[in-house]
Amino acid sequence: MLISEFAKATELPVDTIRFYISKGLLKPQRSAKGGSNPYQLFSPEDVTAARMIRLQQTLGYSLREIQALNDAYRAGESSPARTVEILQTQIARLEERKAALDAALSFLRGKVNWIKAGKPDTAPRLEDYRC
Amino acid sequence: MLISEFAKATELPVDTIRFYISKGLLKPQRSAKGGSNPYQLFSPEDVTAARMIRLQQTLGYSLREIQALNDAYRAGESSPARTVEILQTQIARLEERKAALDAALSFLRGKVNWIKAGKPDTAPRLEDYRC
DNA sequence: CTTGACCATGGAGTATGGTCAATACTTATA
DNA sequence: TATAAGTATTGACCATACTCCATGGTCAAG
Repeated sequence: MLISEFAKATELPVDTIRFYISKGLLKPQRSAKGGSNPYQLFSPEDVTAARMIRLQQTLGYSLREIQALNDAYRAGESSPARTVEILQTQIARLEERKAALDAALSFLRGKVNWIKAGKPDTAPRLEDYRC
Repeated sequence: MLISEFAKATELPVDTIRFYISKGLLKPQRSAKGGSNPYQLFSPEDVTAARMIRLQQTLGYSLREIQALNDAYRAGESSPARTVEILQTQIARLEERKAALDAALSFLRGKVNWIKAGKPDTAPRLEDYRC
């Protein structure tokens, strides 16, 4: 399929697809057509690859990491043990972020309670926010 | 104090301080000294303001939001009820992020279990990662 | 009064993940 | 065959949060 059809299949903007190609995340074939600048031909596997990229993004990987991960995978540098290792590294990263988020949340909740209970008719001052 | 002392007091790089000033997040006074380009003079309140900014960043606010928040605060557009409202909005935002993080984490953990239990001697394929 | 340390400004560069626009070529349709 | 629609490439631009650099002015010590 051509890029516009691929865009519909993946629900990605054409510009984003071209951006991914420029970054080496997608590597469609080139058709014989198109003279100079031959057209890019996308396969169903490319659709799968694009969905994989979006999934990996939701899993917290950067495009750079996704490229490295998928290139290594395509090169056959992959095994169940290695995959588990990679996944657990990411689990640890996300848990760190979650802990930071939890700390922020408990701070914010503490402030809400402090304001509600403390001095309800005094505007809180900057100083009240100190850690 | 001058900017280098302020940098030590806040543990912020001088460049970052200048960046914050350029964005209107810090508004130090100008000394009479310095001819054209008078020197910037920082007060203890500026140190507090800088710490406040860093705290707000850890609470998930962008610099743009911090500026709006603090400008409104300085303008006296602040009340306990409004502050609670703002804090609760941020709590809701962070909870959304946390939910996304939790979804990613359970996906990753599920994959780890799937690989460990499933077909231990088969390299996982791209297709196995689909949602 | 010179030298070095410190200060200010403006603009460029970095990283991330796109988004848009200009130009030029090709293909399909009428 | 002319015209519209689709395609490729290049490079600019957006937002976020810095970081670095070149230039030039200023201040304090010797």
